[in-house]
Amino acid sequence: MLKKERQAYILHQVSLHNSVLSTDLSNSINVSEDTIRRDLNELAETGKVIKVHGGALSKSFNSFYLRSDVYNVDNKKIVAQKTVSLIKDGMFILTGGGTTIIELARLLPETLKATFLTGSIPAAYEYAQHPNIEVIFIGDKIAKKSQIAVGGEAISKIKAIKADLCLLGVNAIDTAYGITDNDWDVVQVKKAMIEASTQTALLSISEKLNTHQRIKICDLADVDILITELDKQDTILEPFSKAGLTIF
Amino acid sequence: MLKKERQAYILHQVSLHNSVLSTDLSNSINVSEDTIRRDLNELAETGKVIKVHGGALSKSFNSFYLRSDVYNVDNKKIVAQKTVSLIKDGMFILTGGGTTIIELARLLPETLKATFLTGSIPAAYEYAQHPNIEVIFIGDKIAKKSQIAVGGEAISKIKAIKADLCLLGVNAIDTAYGITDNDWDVVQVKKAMIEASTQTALLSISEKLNTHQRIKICDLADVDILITELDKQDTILEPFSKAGLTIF
DNA sequence: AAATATTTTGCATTAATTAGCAATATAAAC
DNA sequence: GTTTATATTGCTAATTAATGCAAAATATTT
Repeated sequence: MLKKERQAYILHQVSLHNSVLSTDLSNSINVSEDTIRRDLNELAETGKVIKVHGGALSKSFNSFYLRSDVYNVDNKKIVAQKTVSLIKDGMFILTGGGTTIIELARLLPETLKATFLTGSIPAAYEYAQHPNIEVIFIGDKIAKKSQIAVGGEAISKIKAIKADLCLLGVNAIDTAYGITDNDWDVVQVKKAMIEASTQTALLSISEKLNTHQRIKICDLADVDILITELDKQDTILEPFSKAGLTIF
Repeated sequence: MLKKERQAYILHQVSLHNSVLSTDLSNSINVSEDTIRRDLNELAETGKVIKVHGGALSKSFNSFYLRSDVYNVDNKKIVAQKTVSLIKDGMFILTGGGTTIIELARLLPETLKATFLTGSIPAAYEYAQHPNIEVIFIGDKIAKKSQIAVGGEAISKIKAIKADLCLLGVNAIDTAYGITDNDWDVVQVKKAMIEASTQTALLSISEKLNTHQRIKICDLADVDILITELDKQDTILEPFSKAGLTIF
């Protein structure tokens, strides 16, 4: 096998699998690892692959490795924009925290007159920027990680509310596992919020679909609406639709 | 799995869920926690995530507030710095909002272990940045102007507290008029805070001395400590000292 | 203050890289 | 078609990187 052939093969493998191991290549084309390494170095020098310890990575790998501040902002903005249409004047809306909710808060129209109830510091801050929105903060001990109020006080306060709509950014949602999260205190609060609202809408970028975490918030049946950046018809959403969720 | 791939995966997870636990990552990709920790450290070094005990947080999540231009910051910082010395480990401290309080929050030592109770969104946010400080948010309707919770709920919550120290940024203080402010709702909250604390310290840049506004919070006799950027001996402070205030 | 959990540190093990050298193959020159 | 120069490949040994383990030190929780 000629050197060029070999390198072409390597390149092909890289683009196919996004990453290759020197040992694997060495085995599959019966040349020493040294040779592979030399090839990979050459390909790296001419910018065709990214050489790493043990093998190489596809160049396109880089684009998702080096990434800007808020992950997937664009998709989150789409989700937020869709959500805006659910909100009507005069509504009482319970919301969580999370980056998608923050995006939503920023997208709310100036003219909207509604009451937002939240235990999230960043969310409350954003809501408070709007001239016609009334903000009620549900206080208690602040959980550092998530910057939201957690604890019995917050929960009993939430239970005393009857909101028209609950908006929650989800961490993980799955048809089998339901809606899950990874912080016990936060889960308690989210549970209470869902119960305290006549309707609950989940805001989630599609990547979080079909993933799960350790602590369960509720079943899919306990919520009403799922908002993702995907088209309503997307096949990924089918199982959720079948589970009874209204898709936006 | 190559090291970079793994780190990319970690980054992905962090972005997706805002936080990750070392144990979870270790399980899901079958490497030792040591390795995960080393990865997280590397990612933290290059500023991609924030490393915390037990895992890591998304970098984007926390940065909502931009430091804007604050009037007379330097003097406010002096006031804040003086105030820090009043705060001891284990204290329960009720605080208001205001730019001086924010400066104080930023100057608090990392090692301080205390509980801060506040109804101010920006103050709560700052307190929450400190690893050893417990933050209790006193929730209610958020007053837009001042970003603090006001209303009956907040006040009755405050009344249920007995704090060691109340820290208030003052708007106007005068030997004749006492302590005054210009927002009725905020005044109610401040009143309640003073009553709920065994000691009250006022934080004020000297410009605000000998000025008054329309709504009275309390008399000088009802508070204990006055902290300004001036020297303790300054003649401007004499009347306040005579009125029974301890000067810092 | 005791009990747990997490992090740090130093060390051992394995895998991967480098560098120099010899063997072989390829290309160019005669 | 030889011969000479150049490139390529594989091998060895020395070096460096990555990972896991265990004990000690810190944090965190109860």
